[in-house]
Amino acid sequence: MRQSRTGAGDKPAPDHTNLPPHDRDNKEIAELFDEAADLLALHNENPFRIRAYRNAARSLRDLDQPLSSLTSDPTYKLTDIPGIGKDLAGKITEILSTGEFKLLYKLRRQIPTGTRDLLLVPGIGPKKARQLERVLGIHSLEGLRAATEAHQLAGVKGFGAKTEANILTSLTQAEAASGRMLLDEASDLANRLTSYLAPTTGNNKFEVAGSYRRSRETVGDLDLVADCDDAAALMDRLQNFDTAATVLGRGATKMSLRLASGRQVDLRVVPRESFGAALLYFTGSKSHNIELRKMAQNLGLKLNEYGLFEGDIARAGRTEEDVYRTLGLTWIPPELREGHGEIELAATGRLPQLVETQDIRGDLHVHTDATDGRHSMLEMIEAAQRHHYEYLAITDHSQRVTVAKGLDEFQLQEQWSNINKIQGSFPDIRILKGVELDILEDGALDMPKETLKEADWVIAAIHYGLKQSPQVITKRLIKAIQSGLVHAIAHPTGRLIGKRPAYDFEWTEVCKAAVDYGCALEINGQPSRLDLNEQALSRAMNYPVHFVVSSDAHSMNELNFMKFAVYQARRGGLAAPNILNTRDLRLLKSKATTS
DNA sequence: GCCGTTTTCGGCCCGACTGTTTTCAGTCG
Repeated sequence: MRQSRTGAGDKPAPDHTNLPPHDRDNKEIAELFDEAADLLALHNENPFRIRAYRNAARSLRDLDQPLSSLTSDPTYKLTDIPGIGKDLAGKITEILSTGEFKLLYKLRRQIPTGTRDLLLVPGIGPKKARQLERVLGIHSLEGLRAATEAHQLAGVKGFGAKTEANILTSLTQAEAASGRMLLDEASDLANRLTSYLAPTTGNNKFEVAGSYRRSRETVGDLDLVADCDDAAALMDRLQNFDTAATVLGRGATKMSLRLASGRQVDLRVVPRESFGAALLYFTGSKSHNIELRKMAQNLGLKLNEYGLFEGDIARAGRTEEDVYRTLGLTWIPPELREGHGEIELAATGRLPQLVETQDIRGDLHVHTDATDGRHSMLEMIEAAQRHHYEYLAITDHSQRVTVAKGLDEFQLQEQWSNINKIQGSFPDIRILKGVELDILEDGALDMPKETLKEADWVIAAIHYGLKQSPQVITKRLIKAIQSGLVHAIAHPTGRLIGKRPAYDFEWTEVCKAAVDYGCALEINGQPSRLDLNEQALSRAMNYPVHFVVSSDAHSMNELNFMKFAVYQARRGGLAAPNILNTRDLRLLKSKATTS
């Protein structure tokens, strides 16, 4: 279970927080719109009005520029944002200029604080939440648990014994799953499920769809799509994947399972001629699907998970390619299916040729047991060879990062001299003498310049002073870049997904400096980092800046994290030429190619 | 509340499954 939104139990929340004008960022305003949508739903409002607020919230989250900066431009119209009309534009202006949102405050006064939290429980929607609030006075998750355990729910109109039991299960099991999965966990689970089900799926088509297939940064649950002659047999087998799993639902073609870990798995079985349409549908995203369906409508067709239909006649459905082609589109890679303009690009043949994992020729950010890695340099090199890399940069931490046993200049030089000695034993892979160099709080480098000049590859990063102002961080990054000794900036925003927010800086200035000095920006494949994210990539792509994709491996197995960095690059629309380590070693350093 | 080559009204994506009810509303994806 996610944490209660109020975190205050039954205590009434203040009407509003008095933030000064302009202090609300896009995400906060989007959250206010989502809250308004939830409260309107609890009021049983017009569903299309509710949807308008949700669409607007999504649009605002997708914007890559702060609303406050857009509104300061007199030529900019808020109504140019998709899903924002005259009314919602007025509400955004109200929030930005006065810090208030009168409609929302009115709604908050009408519905007890905490009732909205009930919507977090699977199986409880706006109708049931309102019913519980009105009849039993429940307006918090704690209250819901107490009433459920006291069997007060069964008997309320619309609730029975089963619903009550299901709610109790949801409350308990959802608490076990702490939020969404990071990509490595999702990937492991997807692989285990795929091989476990293989004997039953056999030669039939089977795919893990959903946000996992779109390589989102985090995955909520796994959506499986199968074409199978014997759906019941497949469901039986899935049910036995985890003996402690709970079946949340099972019909003729659809089954939902909650594993003991709290993770949910949904299976959908469709006829072979529908597999492509079903895969498309269950891959999403929701907004991508909605756009496709509207497109189908405009062509006098209907798109659902069984196919693309003209009346009762199926025009496509066996493969995704068929469906897209019949709609007049080229096939769109799942990573781009977010409703961010990819359909228009596909319609006009302008989709980027996305980078592939096999384009990557080397890893430029790995650690060894000399600092905080788990395996020796030799083991890491041998593992990199199994990835058929042409080059590998050993980039252990510099001294400032004491928790990771960072190396001083003498230790680093000793490591490099070792590399010189062993290079002869590895004729197929070039070992680059590298370092992950700390950028100190004042922008100075954590290693003498003379030492750095001997390095083949320097990747610099901020590890301390993450809470400095954007202006100070900007200066630090630019100072490091202008040293001319840094080849790339590692995990450029410092975020840890779900744990630590990104620090902000002046993108324009940093990107310009990066271009001028031939310094690349890293896309880090650690599942908790995936830094840069989609918005950051979209910003950086406005400049002819180069990127590197890295695993930041701290063990042999983590070299596999490279694929997550590639997926992230794909989500940002990057092609191989945007990425330095798709190149031959001689062309690696962007300094050499841009100057 | 948004939107428009069907443009200022009348649409708005579509279907499976559950539980409670007695033919379907609510929820979910």
